[in-house]
Amino acid sequence: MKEPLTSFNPHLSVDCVVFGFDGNSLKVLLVEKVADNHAKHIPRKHKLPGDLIIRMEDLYGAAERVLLELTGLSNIFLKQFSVFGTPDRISDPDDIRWLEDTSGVTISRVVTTAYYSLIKIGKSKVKNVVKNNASWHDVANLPDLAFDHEEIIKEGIKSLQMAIRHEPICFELLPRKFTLRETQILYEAILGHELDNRNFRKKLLKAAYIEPLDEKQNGVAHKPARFYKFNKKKYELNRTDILNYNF
Amino acid sequence: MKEPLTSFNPHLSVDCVVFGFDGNSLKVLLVEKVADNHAKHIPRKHKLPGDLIIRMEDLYGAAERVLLELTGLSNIFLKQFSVFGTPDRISDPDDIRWLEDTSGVTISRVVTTAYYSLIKIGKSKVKNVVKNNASWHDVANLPDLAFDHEEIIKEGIKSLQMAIRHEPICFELLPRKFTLRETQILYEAILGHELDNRNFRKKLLKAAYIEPLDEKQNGVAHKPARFYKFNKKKYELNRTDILNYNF
DNA sequence: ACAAAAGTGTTTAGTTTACACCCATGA
DNA sequence: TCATGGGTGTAAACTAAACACTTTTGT
Repeated sequence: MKEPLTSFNPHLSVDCVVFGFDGNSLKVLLVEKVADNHAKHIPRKHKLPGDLIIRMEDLYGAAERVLLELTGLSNIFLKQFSVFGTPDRISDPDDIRWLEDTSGVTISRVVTTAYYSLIKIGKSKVKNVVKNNASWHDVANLPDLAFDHEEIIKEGIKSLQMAIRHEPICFELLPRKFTLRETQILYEAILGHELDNRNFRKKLLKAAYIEPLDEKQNGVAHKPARFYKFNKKKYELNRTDILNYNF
Repeated sequence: MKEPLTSFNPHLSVDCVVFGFDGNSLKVLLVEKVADNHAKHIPRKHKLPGDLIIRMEDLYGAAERVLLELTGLSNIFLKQFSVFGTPDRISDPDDIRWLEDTSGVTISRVVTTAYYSLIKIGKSKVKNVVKNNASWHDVANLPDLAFDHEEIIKEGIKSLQMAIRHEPICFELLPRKFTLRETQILYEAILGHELDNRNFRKKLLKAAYIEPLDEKQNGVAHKPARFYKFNKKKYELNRTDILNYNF
């Protein structure tokens, strides 16, 4: 146990919907809720990475802590998108028992602040992820989830869909060098529908902050695609107030 | 005091940014934080309507309760837009003392879920509003505010600005019968900039759910404006997925 | 008759959509 | 030489922006 028991606030938690992109589909990072001591027969459910708040800890700071412990990464994209606080959101007795066992505090009612996080899937240090029983799951095919975490993920996806229409945040999910095709597949994965290839490229390339590199794929059995990078400074200098990526 | 003291959760609250429109500018409803017993010299600050959560109360329900007590209205538009939870957001000793006096619980740290609410200003029953020391304030000219309530209002306005670009929620702020000019002034008040009259009207009238009535203003010293109403059913039936009110 | 706000149309520029073929590479 | 995905342009439809005068009423 990382902290003295009394330091957790039993009413407040954060949960993180950690999105990743493997080149094909949108993924979310889930941890396995390991079976507790009381019963051997509890089905192993998955849950979002999250934790109760430490006394006097900032909410954003708590989300950063959860992600650092899980992935070994700091300075990653994190955005608060909702609060979930219906009194019965933690009602399954197994879930309550598990929470009380792992936190050491008595649980009456927990209001959780939900963040979504965008990470470059290649960067998450595998050893930490494995150590924490965490694994990537396709958002289109989620396992059985504890608490109200399925609802939280669904809301997180909606927020992300909204956000990528207005802000160039998709680059947080792509490698530093990416191809336009990868970007398109990412948009399609997030929005859940196909896009016209030519029109998509035209629209992206209008933005000066998406810069072509002199580098191409190699080793691919087709015409190699050019790499691009996102110039964040350029974006922030000339940002137009509201960006229109309504595909 | 409305409830036994022990029934409040000292860590959780809701605050409501109640927007109204008087035909000219966007207003927000504030209550006066009356001076407590301890000192006569505390400057009278304003605050948002809000309250600690009653044990096992739903967050949304708590916001509804606050608004019912304040305005006498139920079934009004309410939308969660953010959570404010930095540990030092309630740090002014006067604010802490006031909170402890009025709630009867010891305050260590309060995470508040913020809602914005849209109300037809004519409807709020004046007697309740007055009874609660509440009054409307122009958002462009806010008084000194307790806690982090100024920041909450600013964020609420940003959320509202976003929302009116995508959803026809401005009608929640207008009387049931409204003129197009009133709608335009409302958009201008929320967005903070002027709009082209002809283009605005054209865009609004493309929507079939904004229906002209056979009724006009009267008693005005100029050409009387036609009234319109918002047909919510029609909107919900044919809603296009994402509406584009980017003025 | 005047003041005050309502209401109206057109032109131009820009954006979105739909659509099909050639190119570069590895096997 | 074939399979694979990368990369390109244009025309038509639509949307946005800019802009000024006439109408209706009360005083």
